Amino acid sequence: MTDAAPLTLNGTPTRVRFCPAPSGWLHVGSVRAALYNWLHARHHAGTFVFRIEDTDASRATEESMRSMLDAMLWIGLDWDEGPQLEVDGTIGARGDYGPYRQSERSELYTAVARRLEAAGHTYRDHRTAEELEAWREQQRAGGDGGPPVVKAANFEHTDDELARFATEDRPASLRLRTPASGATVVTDLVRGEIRFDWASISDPVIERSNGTATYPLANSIDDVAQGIDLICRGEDLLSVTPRQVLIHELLLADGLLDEALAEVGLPPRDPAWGAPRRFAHLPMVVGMDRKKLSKRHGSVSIQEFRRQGFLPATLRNYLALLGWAPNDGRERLTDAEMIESFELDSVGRSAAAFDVDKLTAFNGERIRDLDPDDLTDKLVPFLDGTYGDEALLDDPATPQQLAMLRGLVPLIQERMQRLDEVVNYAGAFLRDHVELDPASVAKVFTKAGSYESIEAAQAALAEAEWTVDAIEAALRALSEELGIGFGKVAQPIRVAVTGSSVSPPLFESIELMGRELTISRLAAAAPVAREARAEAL
RNA sequence: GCCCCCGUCGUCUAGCGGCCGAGGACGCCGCCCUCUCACGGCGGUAACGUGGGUUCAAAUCCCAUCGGGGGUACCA
Repeated sequence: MTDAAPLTLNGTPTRVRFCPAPSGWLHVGSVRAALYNWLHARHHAGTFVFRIEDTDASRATEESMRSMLDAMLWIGLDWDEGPQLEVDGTIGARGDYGPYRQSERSELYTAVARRLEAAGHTYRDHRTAEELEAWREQQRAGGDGGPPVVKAANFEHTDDELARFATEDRPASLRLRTPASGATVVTDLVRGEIRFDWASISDPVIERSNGTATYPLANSIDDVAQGIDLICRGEDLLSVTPRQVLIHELLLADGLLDEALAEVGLPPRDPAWGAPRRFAHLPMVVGMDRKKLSKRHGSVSIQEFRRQGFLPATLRNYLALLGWAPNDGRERLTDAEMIESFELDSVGRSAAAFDVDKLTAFNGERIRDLDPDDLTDKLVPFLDGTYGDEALLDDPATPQQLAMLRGLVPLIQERMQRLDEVVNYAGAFLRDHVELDPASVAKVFTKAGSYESIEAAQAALAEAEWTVDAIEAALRALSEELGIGFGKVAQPIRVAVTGSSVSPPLFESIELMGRELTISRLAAAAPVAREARAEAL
């Protein structure tokens, strides 16, 4: 820790949270927000809370919950409080201020809503969706030209209307009264002070007509109840901030939230906690076309990147750099280095484009840094059918297969950028037969000396000592013998043996494959080369 | 329409009044290495949106303008 203040102003360690809706997959933009929260918590020795915002219970299946947890575990952002995958496969929780799924806290939201209502901070809105839409249409187009701002002054029903709706048994949502005038200033760590005029902010619905809490209510309640002191989230939530700080204040006034907590039997707040006093709104993550990052741009969920063979450490490093840079300008950072130098107030303000090419380059570097045995282990799921469609390995892999893979890794490690590329190389080593790539055949076998090289190699390798050096010596001798450059003899042999004009280093590949396989492939390719050459003439 | 945010190479960024004839990284282009492809090494390409101020001095401060984005939901 450098100049990090380990404690917040009131003396308690910082508490931050990541609270996605459980759609099933994690968007890279969300992961970056999670990462920044995590880095902040770890840098300041605070607490990182993971909360699931499944207010809309219909979308929150057990399946999607599991997928979220799995993704968070994989990306490596460990949380101190939140849901937890138990050993028996069920979903439990850890932490003293749970539950950490909003679907399990609905009683609290109701208790708070009743208190806000009793205190006169709310009013009922009996309008139907159609009526609301019609009203907005009229406001937008309207002759009076006013913006569609919902305020108690122009929206609260008269007593007569209320009485009539009551007899009609018409459902109603609950709206929060926001100030009619004046302004509120939000202090944002990345943007500085931002001023909002209440006159242009609508009274939000905090409880739907079916009685469930909406995001502004549930999110605000949980942040205060769980002692979140810094709210770090996407810029898309910036405009919602004023009404949330208003709710925070209301919750703390007269112990309103504390009473509600006690009433429904949820854990009490730590008395030292206040309202979230700091905000950090992160710039959007966009595609290279500057539009909001979506499926049109390719992969957007962290799970997809996993299947494509990106390393979690690469994602953490790359995502950290999407909007932030350490003072010394380094880019390849370990977790410890990021935690050491990360500061939210040095996060940039403009939207960042997600550049897969750079991510891929970073990934290649990290793959090269891996211990070969470690890399071997990481490659297995890309070969046994776990991720890809075709399986080159049995599941589980045989010792012979693993030995072959282990031997292959040093040959391919420095030419991979993604783990899934292993399938491009491994086929020639793990399969009995190799398909000769037609393009390679057309390009290489048609050249002078191709079948001569292959046939000569067959003879030479039949007797060569089986070491890389001896194989190299035997093949280089062919070049002299045939009177052509070594490149001209190596390429046909490469195609014959690996099936492609692009492969790992030839001598090492041959050595790894073994004499039997090598000779049989040379034998099989020789007539193909003869034919290709004949046709070319 | 209204509210809010943003604006340095194609992209991520460094820069916080002179050290900037703007630095790094990815990409791209050359060259070297070389049995292919890579790795690696070396070199190059490329940016302060525009217009006004303030100042001896502006990428850095102010204003305007243009451009981009977010919000404007009984979604989160």
